[in-house]
Amino acid sequence: MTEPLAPQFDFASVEREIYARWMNADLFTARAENSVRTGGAREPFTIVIPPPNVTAVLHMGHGLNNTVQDVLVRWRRMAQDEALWVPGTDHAGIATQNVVERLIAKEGNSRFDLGRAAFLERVREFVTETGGVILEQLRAIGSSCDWSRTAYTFSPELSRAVREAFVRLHEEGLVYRGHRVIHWCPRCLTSLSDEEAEPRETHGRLYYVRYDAADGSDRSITVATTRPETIPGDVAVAVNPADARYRDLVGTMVTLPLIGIAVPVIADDYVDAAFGTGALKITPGHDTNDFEVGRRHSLPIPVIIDEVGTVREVADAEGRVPESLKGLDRFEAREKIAELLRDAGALVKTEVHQNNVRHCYRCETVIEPRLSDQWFVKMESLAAPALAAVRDRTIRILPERWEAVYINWLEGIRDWNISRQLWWGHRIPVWYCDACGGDPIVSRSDVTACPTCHGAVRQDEDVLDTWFSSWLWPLSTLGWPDEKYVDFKAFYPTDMLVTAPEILFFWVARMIMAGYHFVGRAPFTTVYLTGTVRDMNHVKMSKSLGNGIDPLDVVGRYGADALRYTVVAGLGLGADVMLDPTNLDQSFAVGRNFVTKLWNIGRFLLMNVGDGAVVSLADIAPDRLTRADEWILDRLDAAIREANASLGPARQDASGKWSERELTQGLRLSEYVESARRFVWNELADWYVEAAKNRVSAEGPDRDVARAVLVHVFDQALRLLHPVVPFVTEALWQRLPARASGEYLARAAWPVVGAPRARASHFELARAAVSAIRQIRADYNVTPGKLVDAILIGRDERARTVLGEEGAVIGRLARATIAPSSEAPDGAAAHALLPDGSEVVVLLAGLVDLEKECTRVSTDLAQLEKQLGALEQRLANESFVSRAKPEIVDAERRKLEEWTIRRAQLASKKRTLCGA
RNA sequence: GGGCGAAUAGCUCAGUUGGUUAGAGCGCCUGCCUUACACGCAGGAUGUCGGGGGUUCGAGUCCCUCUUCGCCCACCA
Repeated sequence: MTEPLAPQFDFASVEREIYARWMNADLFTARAENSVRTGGAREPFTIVIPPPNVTAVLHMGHGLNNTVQDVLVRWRRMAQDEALWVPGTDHAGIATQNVVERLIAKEGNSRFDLGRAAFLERVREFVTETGGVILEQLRAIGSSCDWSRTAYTFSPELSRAVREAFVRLHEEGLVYRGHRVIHWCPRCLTSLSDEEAEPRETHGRLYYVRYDAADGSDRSITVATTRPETIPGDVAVAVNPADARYRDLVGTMVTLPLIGIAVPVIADDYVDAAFGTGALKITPGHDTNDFEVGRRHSLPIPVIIDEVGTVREVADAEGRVPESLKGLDRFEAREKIAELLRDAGALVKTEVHQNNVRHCYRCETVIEPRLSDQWFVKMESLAAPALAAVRDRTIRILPERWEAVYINWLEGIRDWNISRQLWWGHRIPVWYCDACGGDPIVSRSDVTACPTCHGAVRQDEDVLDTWFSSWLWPLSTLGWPDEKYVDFKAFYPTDMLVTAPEILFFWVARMIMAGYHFVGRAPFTTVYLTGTVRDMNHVKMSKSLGNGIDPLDVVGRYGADALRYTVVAGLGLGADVMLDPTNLDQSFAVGRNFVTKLWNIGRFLLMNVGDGAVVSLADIAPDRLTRADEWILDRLDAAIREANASLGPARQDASGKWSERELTQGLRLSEYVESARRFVWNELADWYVEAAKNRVSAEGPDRDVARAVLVHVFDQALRLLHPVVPFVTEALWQRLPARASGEYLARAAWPVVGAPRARASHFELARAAVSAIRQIRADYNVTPGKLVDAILIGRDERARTVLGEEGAVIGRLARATIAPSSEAPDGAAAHALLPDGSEVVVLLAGLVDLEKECTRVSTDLAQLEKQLGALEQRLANESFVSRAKPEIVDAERRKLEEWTIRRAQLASKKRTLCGA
């Protein structure tokens, strides 16, 4: 019946087969009707996946992030929650469009060559062909998503949610059209939000340029600028009103060098007198701040750089741009104008300058501030409940330190530019009637004719920021705007959101705002921000840097379980995971070794337990359990407790708030894994299995007890480990005796702590005795396999504990006998004290080095005396005894007693060994 | 410039409200292919807890300060 297992886990074939069996058994589909929120009996536990870009391929960051989510959702599924993990992808407007634009560029075309409709068709084709690969890859790492609920931000259902959100915000006056300077990418040809325009430290030059007075006098003012090419767009020079140097110039006119146009010198608080010369040129068309200054002073807004970054007279700029600059790229123009200024004697000096320049987050092109009409969302009122939710602990952010970052950002929030001049995305649901020129029509459904004049209408050309669909993800994937939809009722709000800190503002904060604004409730109760995967030099892994690791390569070499175990075990809360892309063997040895060890424990167990029926532990009379049995059952309970403490709690109590303590605890996946690892490896395999070997091989009633305990403990251990290593644990669990077909570990119950075991601590003494004998054997280089004679000296009952039922462990090392305390043997032996004060003496005829033993004892005694002295001093201290907690004082007293006895023993032994 | 965080073994990190002789994994050294596992077993070494000062009977833990790193935000052109 039980076929022998291979010495190593054959992950390559087994993982695939097991995933298929899980799918066939439909284990990952959540039932809305089971949720207590819809009258069912189970607590819902929901995670929505951070939707990867539809064209993405799996990288290590995904591997880490999705492993974490899978651990959590498998844990809650086993804990009998109605667990739902919603998978899906993001259409990723700008990213996907860029990819397809690069493709057609190879054919010599731009999107404008194809036209909007054909281009979109092309993108759709591309997405159909290549999209969703990443979801397949997620299965390879074991992700237990509910694939029946796979979502896509650009699907008809989710697009409906997008329109609803836009129209509703517009009705509420929170969406508006703004005419201002925004971040513009001259390569992508679209506006970007503040978050999408990422500051990068840049080395440039600061140009000092002299503007002469317009009245012909010899007065002048020198400005410092990093962008001299925008001088043709200058409309003023601004100084700080408190700046005495320039006070008499304010109100006068100066001439733009090379251009000859006179502009006023104005005073504005915005100017920092300490920077440069304290005089700032004002270019409202090409700088967001200058735009604000210009608005305050009602200045004109000439535009001298076009949408692709070429210098020319675009608007309100007639006669401003010198012929020699026209048609130049903005950076060429910078060089050119510097030359012209130098020739004209207007360039006072230049100096090296380091500053932050914004770049497009998708193509790294330097942002060009651009005056244009865009749609904005007013954020202030949306931010208020999102701030409150974190402050009042309705939502917790782990690790806690990100909470301050979140609050800081929300407090200074600015309006969100949501329109993009792209084609791939949700078209803005606004229509214009050119015939009657009435108000724009904002509509949930497509508009084909003007409601006023019945004339033709045209839809706004722009699409929405891709994050405008992402911020609705927890709502839209569960059926919103249909709040009566059963999934929405059963699973909203969701529970945990697991993502990278980089998108805290892009996505997480906005989802919280959307949740409160549209349905009045938080979208989730925990935000868990994972660390970053880095190489050994702490550099973030990325494909472009070539320091990446392909998770599927790792799966192919060592299996998904090894990958998962490695990243989770190496993951402190929110800490970065360091892996070496040049040495995969070493990087993933942790996981690979553990999986093999677990497999071999199972292999031993199945071989030795055999095919016969195994009695359930519940049917074993308690008095038949040995001390070793009680000990391992006790250790199991400890492991369960530790795992629960590390992972939990899964949700808030009835108050709907996290407690102060819960803000910093829980979700410590590496600690959970370490507890489980220590149990199966250091306790179950290293000690219990060794102690049980003789029992299971000898016939007799005790054999059944040992088998029952072994099977029970291993079953529970597999449950405990299943969330992190689902494949190998399922493979082993399926082979355990008496397993009914159709049962899956993936749905088995999470372990529960049992009753305390009174004699569990007895086995600790046996462990100490064995360790002592091993140490002596190692010290004296006793050949492995050679038995030595040992005497256990101490109170008989304790010594019997050691030698009693658990003697098998010692039996492999020594022939042990018991002697009463009075019968101390002479010095021709190696001694070791046990924690309870009894002693192990190993007789090593002709081997014992008296001098060595004397030194050892002397060192031990000196050490002990030193510590004992400190302890006595502490206990003699009035302040300590009266102020310290009673249990601490008690513990110290007990220790004093123990150590005093041990000192006497050591002293006597020293006399024997060292002579007088 | 504003805000936040970190510094503990060679590396990556635990160390919960101050209280046993500061721990784990990896790495390192020694010996073992002991019939589940050499992807293993047994044994071992390694810390002035970044420097200085303070509070306390007692400080890795609390306070101040210095040094060094890191992160987030920001309109010094």
